[in-house]
Amino acid sequence: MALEDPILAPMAAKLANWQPLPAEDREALLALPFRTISFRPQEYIVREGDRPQHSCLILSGFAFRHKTAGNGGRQIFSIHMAGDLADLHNSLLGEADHSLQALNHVQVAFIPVEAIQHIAFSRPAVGKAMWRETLVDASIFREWTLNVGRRNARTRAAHLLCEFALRLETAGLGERTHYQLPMTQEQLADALGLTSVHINRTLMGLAGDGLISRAHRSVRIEDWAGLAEAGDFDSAYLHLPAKVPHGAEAAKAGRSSPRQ
Amino acid sequence: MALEDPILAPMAAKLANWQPLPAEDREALLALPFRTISFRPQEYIVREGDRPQHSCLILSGFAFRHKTAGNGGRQIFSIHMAGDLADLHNSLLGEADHSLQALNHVQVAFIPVEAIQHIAFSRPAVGKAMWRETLVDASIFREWTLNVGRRNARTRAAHLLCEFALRLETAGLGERTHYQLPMTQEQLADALGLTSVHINRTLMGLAGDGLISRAHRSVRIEDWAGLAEAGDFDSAYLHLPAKVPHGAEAAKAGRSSPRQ
DNA sequence: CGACGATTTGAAATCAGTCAAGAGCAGTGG
DNA sequence: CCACTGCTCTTGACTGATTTCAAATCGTCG
Repeated sequence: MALEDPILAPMAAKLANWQPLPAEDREALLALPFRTISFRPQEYIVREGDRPQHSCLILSGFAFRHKTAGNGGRQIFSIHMAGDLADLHNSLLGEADHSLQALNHVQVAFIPVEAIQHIAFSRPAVGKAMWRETLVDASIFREWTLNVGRRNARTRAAHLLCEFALRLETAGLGERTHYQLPMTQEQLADALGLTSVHINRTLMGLAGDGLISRAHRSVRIEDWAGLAEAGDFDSAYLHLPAKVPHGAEAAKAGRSSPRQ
Repeated sequence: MALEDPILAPMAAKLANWQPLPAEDREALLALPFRTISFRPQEYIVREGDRPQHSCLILSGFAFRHKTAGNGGRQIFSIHMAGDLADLHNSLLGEADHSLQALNHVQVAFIPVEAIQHIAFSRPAVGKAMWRETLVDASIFREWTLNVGRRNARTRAAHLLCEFALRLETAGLGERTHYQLPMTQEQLADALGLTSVHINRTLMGLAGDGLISRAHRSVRIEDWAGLAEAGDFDSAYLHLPAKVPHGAEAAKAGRSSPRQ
């Protein structure tokens, strides 16, 4: 439908992070066919097992990917925001191996997979950018695995807060030091492999130490360097384009052994 | 160097799993330039922070990806075997965000990244296959996150044993029921977010229950269905092409709460 | 104002970690 | 062929971070 609509602009902007896009390619991206759909909080956008025919671009709001284990435990893999192609993984693989769910009120542009594949292989810059988008997602998955597998509750929580801050800032959706975190503590727990009870105590600990302050769902980072240090946060894994200075470049050393 | 060498054949075979490859494309793949290098056990193939100019294809032996947290804890993200393009993620992103290390004696073919990128965008079938290879890697990362975040020690260990069995079998490198697991228990621990002491007890538990038997580093799966059930294992995330029947398709239900 | 979901708090239970020592095994060199 | 060396694997006892269970408080929305 929409041909020269700027609706897809956030996607073009994000993709240009990964790979410079010639004006023509950008035009072509903006001209991709799509259909806009709104989702209410907690609604499923894609369900594990689906065979999505469309890739979905978040236009506004937040969504998260997750999967449920046989024992009922849920693991959240990533949080997505405006400009993210949040389901290239599922749509390109054919069968969805995880679900995508709305966190709050979300607007999504559904783009046919064939259109995505066509533009990716007819315009190498676009293809590279999209491929990289999926690779950066994968890098974030790895970091989250490390987070959940080898860091204690406090470190995990601080790490997530830093990541979210930086990604929001990069996407131009907020400030690094002060933002709305649209997740319940239970969802936070599912992202960090903890229980909501423990997340609660952990957040209070971070606040008690003056690293953050909270009011309802808004977070203020009072001491970025301190929080990055507490969160063992080094933004390299986000592969951000510009040289934003951030993170606690902690010395890496030592043998294997977990959760400090 | 080698032009019509069949050395790259395992790569072509693996890629064909993800996307049918016309004969021409297969030829072109086999004709990619490469350099072969051997690594001894524990040697680093790529180090976090490197800027790899080559993508590496495992020709023989096993390698693993990992990253170290600030507290010294190491998390292993995946195990790779012959035919795997084990470092597309790092090489395509420019800067390595994790390391690739030899598990045992490993032979690797280094293929220049530009050659990879060129063939990927000049031959869409190859490009799709490679893209999918990276997407399946990502799917495995997600499953490991779930494993580490939401499953208990026994389930995690059983899950890993099932995955390895199935991947070996699919790659034509061994049998699902009986194989060499070339990892120390410490490495196993780092893959599962546990300590080597606990892995040891866990493996003995699985053996004690008759699900597996072990001798040195060889594993025999005595009861596939039982192990898959114990490991909450559903192979969907591997996106295997053929319909090999496997896994315990456990009912997914319930709310969030961890590690049964 | 009432109700429901989310957050907070407390106390008890447990899985997994820590520390430490011993046993097994493979390779080396005499 | 055997002692020596250095890992890796096992085992035991104890500790501790996180979970569980349960109840109270808070906040928001109709």
